[in-house]
Parts: sequence; structure tokens; C-alpha cells
Amino acid sequence: MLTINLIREKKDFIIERLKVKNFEAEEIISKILLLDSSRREIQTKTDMMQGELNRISKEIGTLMKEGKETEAKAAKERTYKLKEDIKSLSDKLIPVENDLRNEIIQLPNLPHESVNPGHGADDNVKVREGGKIPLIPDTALPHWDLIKKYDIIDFEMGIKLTGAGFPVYKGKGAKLERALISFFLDEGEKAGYTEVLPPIMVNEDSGFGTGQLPDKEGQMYHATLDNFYLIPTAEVPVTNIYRDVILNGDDLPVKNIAYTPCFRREAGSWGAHVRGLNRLHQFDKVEIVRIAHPDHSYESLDEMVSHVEGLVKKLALPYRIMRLCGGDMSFTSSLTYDFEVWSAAQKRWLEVSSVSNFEAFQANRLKCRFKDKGDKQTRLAHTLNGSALALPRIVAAILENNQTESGIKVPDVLVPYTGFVLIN
RNA sequence: GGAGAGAUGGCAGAGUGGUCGAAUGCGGCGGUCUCGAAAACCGUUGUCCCGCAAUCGCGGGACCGGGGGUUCGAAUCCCCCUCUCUCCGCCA
Repeated sequence: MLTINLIREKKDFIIERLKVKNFEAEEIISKILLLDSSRREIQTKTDMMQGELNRISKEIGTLMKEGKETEAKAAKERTYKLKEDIKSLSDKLIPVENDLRNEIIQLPNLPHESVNPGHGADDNVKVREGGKIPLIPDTALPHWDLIKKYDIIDFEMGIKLTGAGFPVYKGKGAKLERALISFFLDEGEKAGYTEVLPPIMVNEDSGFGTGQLPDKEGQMYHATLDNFYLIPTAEVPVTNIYRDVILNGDDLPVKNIAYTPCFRREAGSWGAHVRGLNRLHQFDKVEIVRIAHPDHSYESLDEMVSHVEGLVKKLALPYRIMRLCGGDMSFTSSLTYDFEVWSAAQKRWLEVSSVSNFEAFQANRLKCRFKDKGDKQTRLAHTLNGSALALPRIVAAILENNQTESGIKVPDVLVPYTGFVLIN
């Protein structure tokens, strides 16, 4: 949510910037400014009347104490009309405030100045690439065949238990999954992130705080009886830890890492390239989250990108880093880098991480603020997060890229965690 | 699930209709003292909105779990909701 101050002060700038995200803001902004000025007008008037009423009430109190009942009664008479006026005016305030808020939350976050305009994945900019694309024979199998061959992930079993997109990991497959989670968490801890293990269901307030609600509720599983949502990412519970919190400027950046299962309904997004592990309703992910000082949040973003890059390097996966164009970026993001790894049998790049700076956009919804030492004023913090990493596509790439005649070679860094070197 | 108790500032904890945004203690911040520190003493100490100054600031309004109500006036009285604790039941 953009702040009303920014909208008041930089209307034209916002309209221009949002064009990068292919968003026409002019109409909404003029509505907002209209509602805002009427809100302030009503506010000022009611405040003045309320002040007057408060004064009279105090007066009545004093008069009563002094036993001047007639005068007290006269003063009471004066309050009746005033009370009525305050009531009718403040009744007008509520719908104006609601309308204002409903308009403001429709505005997406402003893209960072480095973001290119564009409409889709083709307009994303390659920032860096690394690793070597493995040469595998034409007889190499895609991961959905490999998992059957070695009996390590069972989609049919998942269908029996739940439905499509809820695979069962078995034997060395389960072990590999657990190894990756532990590896990612340990790497995060080494980099100074504090681990948290949050609830995987959240309430409505949390869904609103990070921007999933009200618009994207169709993407989350909803436990209607208790009105809880299954999290689509650990970003939601972990960032919401800092909802309604005023942090000490010295404590920034706050760095958390969390493993959680993630749940996505993926309504309407099933198509050609989503076989096997490419898209699931439930999957495992390790997420890094930061609350940063606004003056240093892009340094934080760079550090997070380096961290994720370190992970794919250690796993010896060929990767590339993309800076998303305006049209491909999320509603809430200012700047996003996507990590993609090469999946040798599918001959495709698979997105495995998305690292974003949301600047103050989420923080404004969350009321996540901080105060610098000596300052009287609180300021909105910046929030950031990134996958480090999402498991299924990493598993897909490892399986496909590392397949050999004798089995699938486990990346060296994972062997201490798996206890085996070969899936066969 | 049943019965009862409760929710107050960073924390602990007073306050049951009128200068209460809220006593007191702890903590935090600033100072005195000290070579320095501790102790002691003094001072200070929330958030949001509106208006004016447009930097320090000044004035007004709101906030004592959340929402409604009674009243000239509510932390205090009434209603609803949420959450917490204790006991019983159940249970990993």
C-alpha cells in the first residue's frame, strides 16, 4: 500500500512509474485525492466540535462540584445540538475512509528505477549466469520418469491420499528432500539468519499484511470453519511477525529464515509445462526474510541475491539471474530477481527463487516501523524476501542433470545430509 | 467441550463515572558525581490523525483487547466478539 503522503505529493511521478507495470493510475489517483481532501475536511470539523464538547463537559463537571445546578443544566442544553452534529458528521467519515482505503489498496507498488517496462517473461533482463550446462545423452529421462524408475516420488499415491499435485516422497526421495531443507537452513544460519518455524495457517490480518488478501484469495486454500488460510509461502507468517511492531533502528536489518511447506491452489495455471515437479499444490521451501532500514534495503537485496547464488553454485546447478520487467513483477514488489536453473532433460530453465524488495509497500500495510536513535518520528521499514530455495524444481534439476548409467549422483554438499552418494 | 476469572503504557501493576494519557515500581534515554564504571540523586519517557509553523515546535482530536451502546462526560456502567489464564473432560 502506497502512503497517502506520497500520493498527495508525487501524483504525477506515481502515474509515470506505474506505467512501467502497465498500470493506468490516473483515474484512481484523482479519486483518492478527492476522497482524501474530503476526509481531512470532515476530520478537521469533527475534531473542532469534539474539542468544544469536551470543554463544555469539563465545565459541567466543575459546576456540579460547586453545586451550581442551574448553570450546569444550561451548559447541558448547549451540548445536545453539538452532539447531534458530531454524530452526523462522523457518520459521513466512515464511508469516506473506507472508500479511500479501497482505492489506495488497488495501487500496485512502484517499480524501482532500474526496472524495465515490459509485458512478460521475454522482457526480463539477464543479469548474470553461471554453472555449466551438462551434456547428457538423448536417452536421458525427464524427472517424472526418473522418479518412477527409482521409486522416490509417487504422484499416484498422492492422488489417492489427497489429489493431483500432492506427491508422496519415498525412501531416498524423502531423504533428499530433508537433506536439501537442512542444507538450506544451515547455509542461512551461517549467513546470519535466525531460524523460525512458523504456523502454516494464518488469519485474515496476516493475509492482508503481506498483500495476499483481499485480491488473491483464490490462490490460497481457505479453512472456512475457522477462517484460516494455508500459507502460499513462509513470507506470510514470517513477515507478519513484524506487523504492528516498532523496531529499533540499530536492530536493522532483521534477518529470518524459515522452512515451511507451501500451499497453492494454482487455479487456472495448469498447462503444457507443468508436468511432474514443475508445479505442485504442496511443496517445500526455505525462505529468507529481512526487515531493513530504508536507506540500506538495496544493499540487503544484493546480499540476498548473493546468498541464493551461493546456494545454486554449491549445488553445482547451471543458473541464470533475471531482473524482472515491470509487467512480470508482482503487485507488491519494487524490484525482483528471479533465479532459474537448467533442467537438462526438459531442456528448460526452471524458476527456483524470487528475491524481492517491497520497500515500504508491505510495511505500510503491516504497520512495520522503526525508530532511529535520537529520532522522535517513526518511519516505515522496508521488507524483503526471497526463496532460498524452493525445493521441487531444484530436485527436478538435480535428478535430470546428474543422471548416469548407474544412478543419480547426489551433489557433494548434500552427501553429509543424505548419507548416500547415489540414488539407484 | 463444560464452569469460573481476566485483558490497562516496553514489562509488572493501581485505578470502578468528571483536570486519567492514566498512580507506583522496573526498564529505557539524558544529566550530576567518577579516571572510568556501579550505586545514589535529578530530569525525561507511547502511538495515530487533523491544523498552524512548514526544521526544533505549538494547538486540537483519538487510542486502557476489538466493535457497538448509556451519559453533558466512560479505562471505569451495559451488550456483542476475540483472546488469555485456572479447574474439569478429552487428547498427540
